[in-house]
Amino acid sequence: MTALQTQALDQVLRLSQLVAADLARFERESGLTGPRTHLLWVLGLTGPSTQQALAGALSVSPRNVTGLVDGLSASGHVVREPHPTDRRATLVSLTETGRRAVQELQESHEDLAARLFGSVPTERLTAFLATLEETAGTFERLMAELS
Amino acid sequence: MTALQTQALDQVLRLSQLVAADLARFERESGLTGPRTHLLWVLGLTGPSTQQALAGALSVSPRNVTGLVDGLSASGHVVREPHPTDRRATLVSLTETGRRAVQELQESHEDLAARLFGSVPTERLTAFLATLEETAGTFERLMAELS
DNA sequence: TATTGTTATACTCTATAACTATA
DNA sequence: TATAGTTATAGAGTATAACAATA
Repeated sequence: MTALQTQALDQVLRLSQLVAADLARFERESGLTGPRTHLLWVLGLTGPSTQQALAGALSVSPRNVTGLVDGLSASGHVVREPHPTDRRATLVSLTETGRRAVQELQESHEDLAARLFGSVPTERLTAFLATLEETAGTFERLMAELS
Repeated sequence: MTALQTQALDQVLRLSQLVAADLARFERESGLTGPRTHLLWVLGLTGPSTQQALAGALSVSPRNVTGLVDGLSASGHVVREPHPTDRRATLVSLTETGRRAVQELQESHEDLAARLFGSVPTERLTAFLATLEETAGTFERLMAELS
């Protein structure tokens, strides 16, 4: 007999697998890898960034970012540009191709959400969202504890 | 203005990050890697398996399983044994150490669920679960579509 | 002195293809 | 002939440490 709490978390994980599958489809179709897609996504959120900043945002070593940017640069998704004030640093920016990839991913994500929850009545969905938002405080505490 | 459906899916993803963080903590503390932990988990669910079966369950090449089992064997989490009827095959089983690792992971998962949803009233949680289970049909259809 | 990014080196995960032993 | 697992080879992601250029 599994506790209600565990059942709830398992259902949440089930949905996250769906998102992961959609992400895998995107990567397969675009020829991008997981880590490179992650970097593109972060770059879309933050705008042009130094490799140090990207290393921090991705929780990865600076050396690793060099490799990821090398690959994304070769595929035409990002460009390295000189930092305007610090000559040690480089700014990594999305190209038009990179921007399009991020936008496709965003649209695919929204499309998935619409199809998954589309048939759930608004009141039900609002209550669902409220329950999740109620856990926000606990969430923050647990995340800090796990770092 | 983001749609309610997208907000809901984003909240779900937020929780899955918590589970991922807990998994990362487990891996850090146990010295296991993600793919090796995944193999241990599957082995815990299915019992002793051939490497072919593991390759299928993990959606990974047979060659890859060879490497994962090599590592887990060296760390004492699994053992290779001769298959009782097919001399081409080997059966991979959990050792006592491996079993303990799987159990710790299971307990950590349940503990996380209890702490995350512990303060949510039962009626709220039941409604939450019902909403998620309502999407089961759509979930299956979408998963099939993405394969 | 400290920081940014790269070169050097090494390990894990991943794949395909060829090979061995067995079915 | 087909299947189970391994060896051979290759590429991506990851890390730490040493180094060059710049702050």
